[in-house]
Amino acid sequence: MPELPEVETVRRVVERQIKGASILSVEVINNHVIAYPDEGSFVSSLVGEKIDRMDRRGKFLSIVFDSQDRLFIHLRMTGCLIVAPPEYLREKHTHLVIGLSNGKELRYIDPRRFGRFWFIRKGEDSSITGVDKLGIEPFNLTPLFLKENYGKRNKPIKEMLLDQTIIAGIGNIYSDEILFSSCINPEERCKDLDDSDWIILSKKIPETMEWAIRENDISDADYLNGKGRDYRNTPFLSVYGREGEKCKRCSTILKKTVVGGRSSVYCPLCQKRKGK
DNA sequence: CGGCCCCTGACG
DNA sequence: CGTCAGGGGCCG
Repeated sequence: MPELPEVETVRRVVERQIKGASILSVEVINNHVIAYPDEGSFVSSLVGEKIDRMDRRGKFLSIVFDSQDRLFIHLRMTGCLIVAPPEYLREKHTHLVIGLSNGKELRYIDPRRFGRFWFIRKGEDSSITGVDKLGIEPFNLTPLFLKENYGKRNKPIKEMLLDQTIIAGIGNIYSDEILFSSCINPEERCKDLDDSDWIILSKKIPETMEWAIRENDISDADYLNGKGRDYRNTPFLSVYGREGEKCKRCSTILKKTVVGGRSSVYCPLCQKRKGK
């Protein structure tokens, strides 16, 4: 499901509804989603914890407790977190329900069950989650950083933008959107990009992320009504999911291709290939 | 590195 | 029925 802007939206919506509450109960409906530690320790560790705040790092979320213990969450493709009153209909694929002292429940819903939870004690090594391997956040980028980290690679720029160890948080949707607004072909090899490309990418990557976060802004009620899913901003996208439609800049028909195993939509005129 | 895996659901 | 889906990990 979600890339950085959606994960950030979840963080904002959920944080303001759970902040300051304590965990009264943890109901594990499907322990598949608990990556670490085992189910018993997971539940007993969480009960009694008081929530200080929620953080985001790349596409990871973490609930930070007063104790400085943390609950890391990765939603992967279809994971959803919602805050609901206990009487709110419990839908199919609800795997985890956390009862809070403010009378609400934090629920995890995930049809494909790819998402994972990790409970990490204060001071405990968090590397099991994968969060430590992440590159920098996609804000305040410099052209030099991009050139140094991508510039020598003989790989398509689209593929490199998805590498979470260099920049964290960009996924398949926003890599297409970033390349469209930068007028760069998704299959362009990094080594064929020049300084002007790195300059424009250093601007368009943060701009695209910030723009999408703003577009995703939603009230608690609307978020819950959409089951924590429907806010996602496909209506605002320029190219993703718009194969066969007209380019909004030049009206050329948008094309779809496969880059590094991922589908990619682009404008063949605005995003011409330069190198080969 | 490419290829396969994890899963369910939507769509052609 | 087959194919694809916004994620990432692991294997050889």
